[in-house]
Amino acid sequence: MTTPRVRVRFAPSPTGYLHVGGARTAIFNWLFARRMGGDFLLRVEDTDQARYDANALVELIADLKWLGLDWDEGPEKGGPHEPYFQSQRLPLYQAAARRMLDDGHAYPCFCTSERLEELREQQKVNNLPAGYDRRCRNLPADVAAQRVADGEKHVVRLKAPFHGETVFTDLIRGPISYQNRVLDDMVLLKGDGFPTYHLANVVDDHDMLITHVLRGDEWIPSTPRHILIYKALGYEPPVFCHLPVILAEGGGKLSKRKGAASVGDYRELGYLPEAMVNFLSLLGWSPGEDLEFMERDVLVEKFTLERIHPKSAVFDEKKLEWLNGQYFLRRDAAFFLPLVKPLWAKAGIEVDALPEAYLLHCIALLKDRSKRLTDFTDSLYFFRDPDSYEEKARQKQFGEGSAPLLESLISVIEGVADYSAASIETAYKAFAESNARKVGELIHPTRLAISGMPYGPGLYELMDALGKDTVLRRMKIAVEKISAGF
RNA sequence: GGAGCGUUCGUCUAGUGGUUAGGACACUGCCCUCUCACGGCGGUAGCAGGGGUUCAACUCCCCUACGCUCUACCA
Repeated sequence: MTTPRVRVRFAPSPTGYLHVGGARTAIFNWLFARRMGGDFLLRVEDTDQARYDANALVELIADLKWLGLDWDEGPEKGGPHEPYFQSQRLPLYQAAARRMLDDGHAYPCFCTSERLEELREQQKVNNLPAGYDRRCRNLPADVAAQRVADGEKHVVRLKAPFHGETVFTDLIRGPISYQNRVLDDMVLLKGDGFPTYHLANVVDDHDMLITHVLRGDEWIPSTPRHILIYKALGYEPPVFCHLPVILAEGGGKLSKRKGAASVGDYRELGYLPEAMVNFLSLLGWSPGEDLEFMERDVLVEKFTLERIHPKSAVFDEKKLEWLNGQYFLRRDAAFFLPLVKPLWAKAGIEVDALPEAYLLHCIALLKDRSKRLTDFTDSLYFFRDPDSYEEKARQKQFGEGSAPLLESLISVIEGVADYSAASIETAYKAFAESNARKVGELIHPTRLAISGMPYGPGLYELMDALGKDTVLRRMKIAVEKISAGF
């Protein structure tokens, strides 16, 4: 017997944005498929008519693409198991339900949602285990058949066994067993003819030859029910691997209210997709060596399901930020140009009117000291004169005697013949020496005058980048403002 | 209420009977330095608790506590 080709899927329900937990599930599936040389499929589980949101799918696909997760089969791509939208596969589920009905593994249930709700309430009040009481399971077959034939609205339920236990092996948790008596008769086909998640999932995973199911661990309690469906249909279940959840700082779910929760949120905060993938991979998985910065290809090479561990993890944005910064250090300016241009444009800079070489130069000076793309918009002094000076620095640098000092420095700069970072440095050092001052005493006021900020790129490089005219103009403006008391 | 899953520094993790319990982020001291960042060298800080098993438990078993999830004609 040969081992079948690995096939995994990410099967989101398009009911909202792609949150980081879902993204991590997608990443692990993708990583595993790529590592094993298998297939990664995208399947849309749109069986909930009430919660369907057409826009969610568009964004979901955009987010997956942004993360760099490509699928081998699925929406936009097609494949041998089309369609990849569950809403377009209804006949398949209905046929499966039909078969289970015919084989005596399922039965029609005519109980109304009102009755079920009441039942649940009763069970809750009396502290009884929840679950369907199986009233319709006892209906004589001919009676039930007649009611169905008469067109009475009904659902189809699975006949779960009363005794024994259902066991499955989770790849990262080992064997997990459930007493069958706690498994009630779940709904397979809803009143509107649509399948429930459980039925659709089993039918599709089987039809699409899925070998490994990697999904969130909230599905663990549903897994024995799925096993029951596999059995009823005579199918071989895939390998199950339940992924731990991702929590917010301080515990609890990640939410917009706590800052950010979706992939889109983090994109807007200025994180790179590669940093996001790297970071999320490290939540619940590690390569087993002291290695954290891993480019996509390294991740693929190192990834194994066996090294996923079951503990839920807290999303530490500080660490994401650090990792993002590591990518900033390693990418060149050209990489950032298309990413940063729109941000500068949004901040009101006419980027298209500026020479690309200048923009690249600015990026080169900034990227190593930035952690997020949004940091680039803190340094608009590259494009326009500062309209204010950072308050604390102003008090420190623009005090008594700073106006005359700046005026002297203006002369120094004017006297620099071959204007460049090196020649400015030489001139500044010479001035400092002949005036018995430390260069730092020159540098800090100059920096504040030309950038408005107390920190930034090396001063000489900054002066060089801005150009002599701009530097002199800004120095003069500073002198005026200091003299005028701001 | 029931069922299931989980528990190593604040956080992410390494660790599979014998380790000074290792790394990273964060915090912090020093160095580098024109600032900021980067980088280098240090520091603080952890096996949830209790029973076993064993010559020996972070590692194996049981119990408790705590956290999370499910308990829908939602996924």
